[in-house]
Amino acid sequence: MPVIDRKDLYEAIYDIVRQVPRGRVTTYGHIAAAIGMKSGARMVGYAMNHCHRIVPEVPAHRVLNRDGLLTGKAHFGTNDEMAILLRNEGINVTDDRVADFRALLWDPAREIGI
DNA sequence: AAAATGACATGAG
DNA sequence: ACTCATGCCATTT
Repeated sequence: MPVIDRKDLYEAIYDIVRQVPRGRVTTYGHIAAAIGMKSGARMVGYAMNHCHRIVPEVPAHRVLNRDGLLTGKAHFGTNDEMAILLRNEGINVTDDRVADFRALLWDPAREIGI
């Protein structure tokens, strides 16, 4: 992975999230690691905050924190929107947490970064 | 221009 | 196992 500029950093993040397969999830830390951890996991989350303005739509509901917790659920339309989206993909969500999150985890560095 | 904020992660106590 | 403290850096007030 070459050096990433700020603008490309956002694009890289969105691109990675878009490549997350349906029914799988990833974490901020893994995405941050995939881009070289230049900005840190926080910037990944910050980029997600702006994901509403970009297109195509980014499946932000597939991005969780390291605990598999739906941290960004509050930023969706309704409080349970994120959980519903995940359930719609065959993921069991319980108490704002993804069941078998470890098994469903999709590591971008392993798929594209390597 | 400076300070505060944030969809996190990691390490130490 | 749980809580507190620190690093990270762009965006906003």
